[in-house]
Amino acid sequence: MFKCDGFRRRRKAERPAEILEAAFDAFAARGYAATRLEDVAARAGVTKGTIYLYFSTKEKLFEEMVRSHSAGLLADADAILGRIEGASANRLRGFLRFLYGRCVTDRRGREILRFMIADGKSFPHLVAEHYRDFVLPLLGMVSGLVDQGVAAGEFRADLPRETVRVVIAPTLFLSVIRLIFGDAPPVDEEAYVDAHIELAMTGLLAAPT
Amino acid sequence: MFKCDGFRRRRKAERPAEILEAAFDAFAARGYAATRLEDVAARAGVTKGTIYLYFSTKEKLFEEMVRSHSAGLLADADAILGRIEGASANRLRGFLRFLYGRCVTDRRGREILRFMIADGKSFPHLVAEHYRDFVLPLLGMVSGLVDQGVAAGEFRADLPRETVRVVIAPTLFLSVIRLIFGDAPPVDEEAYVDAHIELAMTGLLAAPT
DNA sequence: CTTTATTGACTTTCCAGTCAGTCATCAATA
DNA sequence: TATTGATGACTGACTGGAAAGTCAATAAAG
Repeated sequence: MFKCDGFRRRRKAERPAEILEAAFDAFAARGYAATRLEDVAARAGVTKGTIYLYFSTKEKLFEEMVRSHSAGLLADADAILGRIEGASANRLRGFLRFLYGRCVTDRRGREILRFMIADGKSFPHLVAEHYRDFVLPLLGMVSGLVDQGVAAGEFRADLPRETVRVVIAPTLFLSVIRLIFGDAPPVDEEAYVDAHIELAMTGLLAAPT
Repeated sequence: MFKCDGFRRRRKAERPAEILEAAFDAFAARGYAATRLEDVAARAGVTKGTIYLYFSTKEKLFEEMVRSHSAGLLADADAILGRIEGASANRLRGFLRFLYGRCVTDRRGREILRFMIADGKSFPHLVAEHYRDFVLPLLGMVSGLVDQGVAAGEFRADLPRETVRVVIAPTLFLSVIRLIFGDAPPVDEEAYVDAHIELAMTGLLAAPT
């Protein structure tokens, strides 16, 4: 009655994830339209037919791939946020560094952004999901931090609307730079991150009275 | 001996520009790989064969299109810069607003960015050109402004390296938002621009002594 | 022997690139 | 002014190859 794990049965359980991983690499390397399913298959160590056992079309494969790879980008952001101690300025600093590590430097986060920019028009539902599940929660977290700082009198009380987006914008800049120039971007990334945090803090902090 | 300008002769002179314009629209709408040359031809009001009278391959057409559309993005930036009067803070403000108008809000500038992100890997030479002819000069101009402000004692003297990139990063953010969400982005753009300039200035200005 | 995950040859569709032919224009001639 | 022939911009049917999607056959596990 109980099925023992044989080789093929085990593969069957692992195949979808293997294919999704291969699909990520392939689509990231050449873009949706230019990627052949045979490329994906070869990367996954199977043949094209196998892909169609698990995914009905190229489009569905792409959608599933984006979903599986964008899930978890913000997974433990809340936890991280809870773990950073101290004043609001310090917590915001820590969270920006988390963002750089998780969503900018990490290849996965960057390539998701490329998919949104390059192929979002063909997958509007994916864009809407990404906005709902990633962008909005992220904005919420940073807004919370900033509001907290304002309430504590630590940040300026007269911050203009949309300040939060301006604060995180430079993280996206670095993502884009890496997308365009690859892993040897014409930017000193460490200095850039420092400059960003420094400038954001100076702009946010209340003038000493 | 002298050839008079007939209808077809006049078209011949205008064809390349017409085709490049159609190519911009087509490639911007669907991306390089997914665009058919017949789409381009239809948009230009000709047939596919005509395109090959002026451009040898799809790749060459794409390259020429990007070149012709990125030229002029910074054309009169120097002039603008010279025309903005006043203190460094005011000049920088003005230049940032120029950037938003010319390179972010303007569809042409945005789509060039999309080409770089989506298809730059297939056209590395184009990326290098764009960096040399657009990014570097732009950085130079802003660096000049900031240095001037520092020299005048108007801006902080201890600005970290890479500050200039951080200062213009939010403009790129807005470009990307428009690329992903189209012409109805989930951002109050006016408020965003104001917040950007406000925050950048607060971060740059020397503390009143 | 049965079940089923996997294969790879096959079909179909699509598109970059070609080229022999068309037709508008012009210039020469009547 | 009308005719004719040369020029060359433009066309669209065609070719070859590539890639999405299918399915009967295979072979591994039980």
